[in-house]
Amino acid sequence: MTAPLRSGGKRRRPSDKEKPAGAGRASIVDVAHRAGVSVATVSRALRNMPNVSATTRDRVLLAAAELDYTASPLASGLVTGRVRAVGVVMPYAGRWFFAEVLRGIEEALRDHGYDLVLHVLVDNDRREEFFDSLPVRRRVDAILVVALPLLEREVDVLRTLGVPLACVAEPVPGLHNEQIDNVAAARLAVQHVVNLGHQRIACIGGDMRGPERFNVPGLRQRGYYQALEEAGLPVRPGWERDGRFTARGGELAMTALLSQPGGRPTAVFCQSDEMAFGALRALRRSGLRCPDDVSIVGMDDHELSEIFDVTTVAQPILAQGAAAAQWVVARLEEQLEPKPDPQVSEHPVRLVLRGSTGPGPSDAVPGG
Amino acid sequence: MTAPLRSGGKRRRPSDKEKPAGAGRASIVDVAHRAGVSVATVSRALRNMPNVSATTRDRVLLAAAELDYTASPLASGLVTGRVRAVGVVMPYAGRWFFAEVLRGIEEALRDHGYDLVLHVLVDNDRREEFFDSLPVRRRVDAILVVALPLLEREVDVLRTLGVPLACVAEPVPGLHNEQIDNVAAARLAVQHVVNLGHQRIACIGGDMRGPERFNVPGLRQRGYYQALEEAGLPVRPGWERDGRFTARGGELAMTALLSQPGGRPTAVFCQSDEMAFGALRALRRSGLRCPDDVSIVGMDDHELSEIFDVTTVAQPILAQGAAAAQWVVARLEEQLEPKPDPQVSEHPVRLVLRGSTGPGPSDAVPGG
DNA sequence: TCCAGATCTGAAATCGCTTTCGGTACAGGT
DNA sequence: ACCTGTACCGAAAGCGATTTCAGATCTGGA
Repeated sequence: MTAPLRSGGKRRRPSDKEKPAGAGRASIVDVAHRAGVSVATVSRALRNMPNVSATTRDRVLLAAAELDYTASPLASGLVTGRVRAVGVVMPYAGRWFFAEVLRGIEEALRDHGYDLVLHVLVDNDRREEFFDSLPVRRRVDAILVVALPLLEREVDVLRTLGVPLACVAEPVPGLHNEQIDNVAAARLAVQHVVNLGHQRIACIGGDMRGPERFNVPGLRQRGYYQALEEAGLPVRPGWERDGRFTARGGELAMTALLSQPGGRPTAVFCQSDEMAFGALRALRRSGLRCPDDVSIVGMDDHELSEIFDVTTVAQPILAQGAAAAQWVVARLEEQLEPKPDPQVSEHPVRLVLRGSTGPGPSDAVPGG
Repeated sequence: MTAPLRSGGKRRRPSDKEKPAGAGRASIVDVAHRAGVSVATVSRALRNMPNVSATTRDRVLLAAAELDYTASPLASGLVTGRVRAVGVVMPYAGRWFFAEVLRGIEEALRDHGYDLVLHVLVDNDRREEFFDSLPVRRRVDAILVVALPLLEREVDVLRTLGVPLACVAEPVPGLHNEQIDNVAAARLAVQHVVNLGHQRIACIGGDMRGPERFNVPGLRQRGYYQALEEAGLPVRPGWERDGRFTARGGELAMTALLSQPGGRPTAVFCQSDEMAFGALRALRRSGLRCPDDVSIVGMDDHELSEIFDVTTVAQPILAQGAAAAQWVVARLEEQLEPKPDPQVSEHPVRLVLRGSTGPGPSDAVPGG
């Protein structure tokens, strides 16, 4: 019956006073001892608090440096209630977009001395587990929700933590939000091909029925509708396909689009560049050429979009992540908790013209 | 003179005993109180330690559940010296490969209840800062170094932390290592085009002079040499290009290769699929076709390689990350510190045949 | 019946820090 | 000379857990 006690055995200092053996082992009393002051003074001096004379401060700083001392974040966190870490919650981690947001967040947090602890809610099990057991409890000072549309119930759970919350790239009602205007961005993309003279414009989007219920696909779809309407073009059933926001899905969707009975579109708006890559491939497989036969416009400006020459609408991904991080940090540094800030801040997008879009069929331009 | 004291004002419980106001606010004494036992017993019961009667344990569990209690990781970390978190250090975060490794690590850690705190050492400044101030000190129980060849000096610094260390995808002498046999993998890729009858085989690799001094490019280059040598083929100067492991770099390298004076290669080994994508594009721009005019073989099996139909050598990226995580967790759960384990564990690779490679020029096969 | 041993349990020490509160020491004003 | 501030510093009380050590209770054997 091996009892599951993971004692580990405490290892106390062998002698009474010792030099910083393992480096990082020195505690505040060691520093106090060496500087000949009390621990209270050390604490004050090291944090640049007032009521410490310059000479004392210097002595403390010196002693701390000699001992290679750093305050244990656990100990100080225990008393202050702050841990200098923020949690990041996202549904995927391997995908380009998420990795990019993560990078923006990490840099911003690091700049302010905060740690980033990552939580990936890959599937529904993990998601439930996360909100049930709340592993972030007491481990982070704030939470950033990336591209994850939370249920009201889940938001409530997070709220009980009493820490600043912000979200990125997927609006969560009630939370501070860094995002783009997805409707306008999509409209911009579609308007572009409209302006090129296209009239038969399809759309490859994403799934909106899954348990995650992402909002972005719906928003971009709305932008697509708006652009068509503005141009007086019909929305043809069968010209909207689910590409699941993956390259493979885009390929399948495009293939389906091409073998459509009522004739194929001359332009396709893909709600993400990855899907545009797939679409491109489907085109090539069918012996069609881009943009001569079919134009393709994507969204997001994927790192490979330049290489594959796809016209797209770029959004500042790093900046959104960084902005969200900065927002929560600001909330933390000051003590304003909810503060009726602009709850949602929108970042600019821009059309990036590349080779995957070209003029529409000339016969379709009546008033040439 | 607004003093910089960020007091924050301690908020003590208004009444003496109260219900769990903010959820997660309950402490161990609250639970002890409710269960009518001592805190020591609560601690033991909650951690499934022996010497707690079944009835007592149940009472404690019930009380804890009612109070929605979770032990503060800070407090327990303070006394046990463990924080149930591991640090991950990597040079990039946005790139596919790194994101993928990260995902593998995150899942494995989460399975064992460990947090993952991310450190991205984007540039040399950050890198120095990291090793100088060691922000991971006392904040993690172990460290995973991903694709970052550490200097001996840096390894020494990490060693002072006294925590398990492991690395992934870039060998660091002395550390436990999860990786592939890069030489063999590269050789496999090159052998493939050799077997197809190619004799003029170029290589697009990576920079080995930068401050990072990655080993992987050198290893893959060696595999390239070995395969050529085996086949009795010459290594032609000018047929090795630096593609910086980016698509754009691959494109430039390929362009340079094509405008080579001594005639162009009939096959190109790209040390990463991203570079292969770039090479593909350069080919298309030059009006050449793949694989009819030039075959391209990549490495890593990028998520988009299937879409772009590039033949490649796949490596299990998630598995490497997960294995490294599991290794340190095992080290943590037992109390074996250094343990002369197999210091380096190699993961299998496999050739993935796709459309970017085809038979070499028939006139080059003498003994048809 | 009494005592050794096994089983539970609780009081208290401890981890490393922050923060309150009170106590010097020295300045300047009367 | 005395009093009042101000500036600085230290002792000690937490923060919320773990762990030791000793005490209490419950067995069963002599």
